[in-house]
Amino acid sequence: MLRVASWNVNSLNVRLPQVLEWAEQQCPDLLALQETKLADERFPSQRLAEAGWQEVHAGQKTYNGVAILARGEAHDIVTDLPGLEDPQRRVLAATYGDLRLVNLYVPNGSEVGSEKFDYKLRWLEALNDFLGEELARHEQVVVVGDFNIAPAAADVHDPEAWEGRVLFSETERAAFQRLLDLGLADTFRLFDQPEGVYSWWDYRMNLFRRGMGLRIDHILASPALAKVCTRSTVDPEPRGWERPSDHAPAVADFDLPASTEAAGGT
DNA sequence: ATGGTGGATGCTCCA
Repeated sequence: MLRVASWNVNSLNVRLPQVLEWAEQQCPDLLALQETKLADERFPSQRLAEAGWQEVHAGQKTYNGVAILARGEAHDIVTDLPGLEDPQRRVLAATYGDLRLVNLYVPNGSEVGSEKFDYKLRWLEALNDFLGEELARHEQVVVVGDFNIAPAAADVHDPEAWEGRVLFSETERAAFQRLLDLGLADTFRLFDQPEGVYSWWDYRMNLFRRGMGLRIDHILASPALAKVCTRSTVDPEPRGWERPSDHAPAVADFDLPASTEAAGGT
């Protein structure tokens, strides 16, 4: 079994103890992090190594930043979307054994119609092309991260209030659907799920306590992996911890052949 | 239309 997890930590500097605690509890084999908000040279490699983790990081001071923690070595690392000039560190793809992992921090988009929204759409276009190439090259592809898109009404606590707004606009949902059209499956929706499962709750107005969130963090899988996915959930627990990230981790399990497990699985 | 909160930075931006 191989467990893949994804967590927007909103500053790894602040959240490192929580990351170590949660990883010890849940034992992911691959843990993708977003919004590390750290330059590469400030990445806490030592403390992570003490806990048995190797990392790759596409770091940036103050904003963005994506990392992957693993037990084994990363190969063929990519940190940019081909064809998109972008200083923002939002992409990190790496290969572990036979498994290609793509870690994303999709732009938030600010407001529908804004300049940042246009950037989000252009970014998603470039992502679509990139993932098409990745899927052509690799059989086992997992695409994880903070997509900043709630795919469907079931992923939004109040879909009527959110309709047309950033994170849940028609345009963004269509862009998300185009990713699925490449052949990727939203692993969460491969299973019966309870209602009201979300991965992000605004810090303001006690929205977590009131159960008012959105499911915008996803684990997508190529056909070969979707076939062997045995579980996909969001763990809301760390969102209730003291001084939490505004996101909860998404987790998926895959029944994989031994060749991949040799690369760091359990 | 604004505010509510949190993180990093430094008298503000981003989410």
